[in-house]
Amino acid sequence: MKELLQKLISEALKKQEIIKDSKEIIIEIPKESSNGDYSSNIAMQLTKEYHKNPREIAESIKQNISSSQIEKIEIAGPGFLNFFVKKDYLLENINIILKEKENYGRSNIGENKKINIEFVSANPTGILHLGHARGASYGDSLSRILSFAGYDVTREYYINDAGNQIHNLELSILGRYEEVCGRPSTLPEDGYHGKEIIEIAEKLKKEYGENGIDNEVVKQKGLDYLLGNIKNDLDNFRVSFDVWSSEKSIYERGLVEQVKNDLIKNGYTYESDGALWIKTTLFGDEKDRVIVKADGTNTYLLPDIAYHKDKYSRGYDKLIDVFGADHHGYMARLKGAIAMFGEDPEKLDIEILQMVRLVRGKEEIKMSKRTGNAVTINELVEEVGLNATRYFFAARSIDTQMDFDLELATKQSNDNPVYYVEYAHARICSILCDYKAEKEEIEKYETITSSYAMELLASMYEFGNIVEMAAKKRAPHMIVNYVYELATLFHSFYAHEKILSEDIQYTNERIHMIEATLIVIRNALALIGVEARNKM
RNA sequence: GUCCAUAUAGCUCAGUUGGAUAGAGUGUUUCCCUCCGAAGGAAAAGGUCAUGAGUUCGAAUCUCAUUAUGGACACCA
Repeated sequence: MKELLQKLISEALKKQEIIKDSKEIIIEIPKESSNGDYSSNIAMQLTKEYHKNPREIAESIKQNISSSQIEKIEIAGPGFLNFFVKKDYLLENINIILKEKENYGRSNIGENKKINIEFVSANPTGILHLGHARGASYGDSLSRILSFAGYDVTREYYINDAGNQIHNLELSILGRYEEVCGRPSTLPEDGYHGKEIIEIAEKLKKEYGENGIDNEVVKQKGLDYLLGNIKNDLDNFRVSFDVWSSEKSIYERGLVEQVKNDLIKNGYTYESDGALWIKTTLFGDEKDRVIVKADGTNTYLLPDIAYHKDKYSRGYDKLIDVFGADHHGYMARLKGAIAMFGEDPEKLDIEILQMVRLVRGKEEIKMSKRTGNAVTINELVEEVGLNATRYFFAARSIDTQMDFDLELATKQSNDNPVYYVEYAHARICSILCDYKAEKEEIEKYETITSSYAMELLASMYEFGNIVEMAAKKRAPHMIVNYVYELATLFHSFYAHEKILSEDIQYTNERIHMIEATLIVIRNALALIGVEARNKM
């Protein structure tokens, strides 16, 4: 419908020798229904260029538009063109939804472009906690949305299984192992103190006895155990990955050495104080960075550059990294390094997630892995419920820092918005269960006319646009807002209009309509990893 | 000090290519179960869109300054 109006306006303008690409004409849906079904501010925008009164321009556009689908056009306010359109297309859309089912709302704005999205990528040195849950939720929802919008999405997890922190993990496990075996602990001060480390130590004791274990074995067993945990937790959170990239394998394939040599060869490095530095200031970073420390070991940055070079070489049209807010300073140096190996840093988008604070009532719970008291993703789901947790994270724009109050989320679970949406879903399921008669095909809907029904149908019609917008803006919370509003419109419709009645045609049409509503609710919720219940 | 993000109703938040009277939920105050699930519906009240200037037909939205909050500024990751 929007496209049609754009075309009509564009043609009307052409008659006045104003050439405007129809895509540039903004058509929006007014908040007030008295302002029409669609409106355009094109006349006001043209005043700048053509120095005419906007109402005059609007009037001449109006005179030059005629279409069987348009009931009337009004000129309002400073020069808005308000279109009142025939509602048939909304009713026809019911059958389209019923036909397309779980594909309703799909779009091809992605044009099958290859897009890689890397998220979570938590170090395998502990258990996934709250902050990871937000990242997992965002990355997964975004992947689903982009995929639904027609992109060819690859979900990737980068495992930091080499370097300093893994050495630290090894020492931590050994420290706990000594404890478990009844000897004095050698757990380092800055080691990992989570209780999962003790579990690993106990497993090792069972498997290898008390007389010491080879360090390499300790490291590998620890990694396997922790990574297994992470995969399992993500799986339970309805989050999956296509590619698991390993830092260790980046080393093993020689990519790190290669990148280092290339950087040196191309003059992007220098030595100072015994360390090797990279000139990221050339590309706008605030200072140069160390890539090889004075003790000869690499910083995290070097293998990460190699990893990103590898990702670039795999031929994606777009790369997305999802970072926590605490990593934002990392952007400039990473992008600088990408420019150094001759790739376009603009191809990489970095989405920054603001922090989540966990509180229980008034007491803040620190999320540090080292204290061992972090609330894990599992505990969160156990307390709040999977659907509510996913919904809660997806509901908030990633730009806002949130307090996740466990007390509130659990105690007031009845007031949680996810229940409101699920309730709409369950109501429809319940009616469809009660409806015993055969469903008859409908060619033309005749009994559905109320404004409650029309508003609901208009919202259902909008779904595809919402998906496109959410994909473009990388904003899953737009889906949440949408589905909530859809639920509101359904509840309102439900309260005002009986669905099951003696009148066969009347009932049949409404059964089709609510079944279509059910599909849209499900499709929207699927995009944020929520599966609505059929019964409350 | 520098960089990033945020500041909207008592509280939690939407408001996304600048548009018409700034919206939900929650809380407060009222109605509505003879009826497909009241975990619902209808309504009232609640606003200096942090502050100040600028840009223009028009600003919560864009620009600049100021203030406040969170985060980052390692030869950690």
